[in-house]
Parts: sequence; structure tokens; C-alpha cells
Amino acid sequence: MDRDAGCYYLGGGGGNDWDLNAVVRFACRGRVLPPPPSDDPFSSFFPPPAPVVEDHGMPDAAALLPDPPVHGGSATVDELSIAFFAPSAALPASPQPPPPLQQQPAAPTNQEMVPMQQDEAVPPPMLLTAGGQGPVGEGSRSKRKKKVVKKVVKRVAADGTSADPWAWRKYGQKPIKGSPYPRGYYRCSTDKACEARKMVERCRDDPNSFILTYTGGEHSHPAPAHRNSLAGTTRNRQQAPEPAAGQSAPAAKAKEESSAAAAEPSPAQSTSGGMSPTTPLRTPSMEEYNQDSEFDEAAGSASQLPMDVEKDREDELLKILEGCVHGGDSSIVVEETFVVTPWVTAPGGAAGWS
DNA sequence: CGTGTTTGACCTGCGC
DNA sequence: GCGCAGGTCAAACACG
Repeated sequence: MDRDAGCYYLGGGGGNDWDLNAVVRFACRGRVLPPPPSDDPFSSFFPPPAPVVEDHGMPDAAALLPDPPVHGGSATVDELSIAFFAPSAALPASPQPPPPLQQQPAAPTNQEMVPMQQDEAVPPPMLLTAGGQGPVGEGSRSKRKKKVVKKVVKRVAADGTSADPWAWRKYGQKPIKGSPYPRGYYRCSTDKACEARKMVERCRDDPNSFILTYTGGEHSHPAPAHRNSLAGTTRNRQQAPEPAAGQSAPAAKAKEESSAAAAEPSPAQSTSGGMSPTTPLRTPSMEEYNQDSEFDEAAGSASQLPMDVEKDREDELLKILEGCVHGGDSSIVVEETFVVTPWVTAPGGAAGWS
């Protein structure tokens, strides 16, 4: 099902295995970034140059967006974005003209910013709507309600994952059906009250790319100057319950010890319920990621989607997404911001990218 | 000791 | 109504 298709893919650094943790860690790792300067509500997610996709729930979109017709319509990403953010903050029109769409076949080096690319053509309902049942930004589990949730989807190269200055704490990981890679769930660890959340998933078709999905809204605090602690960040769990294929815990260790393991992640098994302990993934060693970490800034350079995304272009983007999601050519890297709008996703509607 | 990761269980929404 | 899939919780444990 590809319900998960609605996310982003960030360029992964290296092997087939990826380490969501590492990814996030980069993001946090010693990044002493000044608080996001911009007024952009989502600046909190990414460094100035990075903002990417924003997704809002239908209601919001409907209410805020001037014109639903993303495709045939005239609404542009910026427009949408503006409309969306208007209420909370004045979102300056896309500050920087986005770079040309397809180019850079990939191979983003640690120092090159990997253009972000949007993937999923049709954002899965789950993601779009509520980030799952998750109270993304809402109350406790019991309060979960499938409801509109702002979402920013960003596809980034491995480095890109570290493109944000926030400190994240992983609270879950789950294999995603249809994807050989699991999805990691993170929440802001700087302020417990902060509802910002982030999901990191590797592009199934492009191991070098990761999809970051930010939800929960903007951070309610300034970017951390430094992390309180790095404890546990590199832990090698050994006594873990160890599921069947010796995967999870051991895997972690293995990944850190040998970045080579690169064992091809076996096709994701059904996730049935909780985090599957058997997720066959190998995580790149921290070293590997650290190397890439220098990218943070680069990642942040991702530009936003051009204001005038026209239909044909949208189609193109959709193709790209589909390619990534369904195994198509992922060589095309799109560096831009996408706004996913529910109504675009509606049946019959092609994709939700605008 | 505090913070962060791992991971099984649980919950919720959706499709059939 | 049932099963599936995704998202979150929370206990156990590791690291600095």
C-alpha cells in the first residue's frame, strides 16, 4: 500500500541501511545555530534555506487556501504556503528562487547539498491527515484524532537530514509496508512542550535520499544552542531482546561497527502492529553519518518550490515522485518545497504536490 | 543522573 | 466487523 508514500525522502548517506537516528542526530549534532531568523513559521524546522513542503489538513487548507485547484488552478506553492501560514505568521514569499528542477542525478557528496525531491505522488491519507493517528501536535494518544496536521515534507540527501538545528529524540521506529526501510519517529527533545515532530524515512528507490516529514507545527522555543547531552546517542545495544533475525539491536551495533554490512534490507515485512523487531536494516555507522553531517548547511540550502509551479511541471514532479515511490527513475532530483494539500489528494486527483 | 535509543505493545484510522 | 498498517507509548538500557 504505500500509505506511507506521502513522505519525503532524504538522501541517505551511504549504505542501504540507514540510520534514522544518525540522521536525526546529525541534525542535532553540535549544531549551534542561531534561532531561525526568518518569520517563516517553519523556519523552525529548517535553517533558513531549507523549508520544504508543507502539508496541511484539508480543513485548514480549505479554509486558508484561496484556491484548491492546485493542478489546474492557479494557486502556487507560495500562495498556498502563504495562505496557510498567514494566520500564524507572515510568511514571506519564497525568499529564494528555486533552482531548476531536475538535475543532479544524485551522488550528493557530503558537501553538496542534495537537492530535495519530493516523492510520493499521492500522499497517503494517513500522513496527510493526521500523521497517522498521532496527535501530532495534539494531546495524548487517547486524544488522537485523525485530523488535519500541518506537514512539511522534505526530501534530502543524507546530509540533508541534518539540515535542521533542532534536537530530536527518537520515540519510535516502524517498518513501512512496501518499503525496505523503516521509518523513524522523532520529537523535539529541547522542550517537552514542543510538539514538533519529525519522521525520517529512506527513499525506497533511492537509498541516497531520505524523506523527512515534519509535523506537529512549529517549535515553541528557540533552536537549542547545544544539546544537553549526547548520552545514548551512540549506544550499542547488545542485550536487546533480539528478535528473530538478529536485527534490531544487533543491527545497530553492527552498523556502527561495520558500515559495510550493507545487507540489503529485506523487503519490509508487514508491520503488524508495533515496531517490527525484525526490520532488516542496517544502519550506517555514526562515522559515516558524521562525515555527511557536514552537510547540514548544505541541506539547508534546499530551495523552495518556485511560486509558479505550473501544471506541466506538477506532472513532472508527480512522475518523479512516483518514480521514487514506485520504483521509477529516481535520478531526478528536485530541490524544492512542496505543499501537499488534501484536496489534491482526493480520489481522482492526481497528486498532492503543488 | 540526565538524555537518548531500542523495541514490543497498544491504539486508531482506513479499506474491504 | 475484521484485518492491516501506521503512529505513539513506555520500560529497559546505554552513554556521557
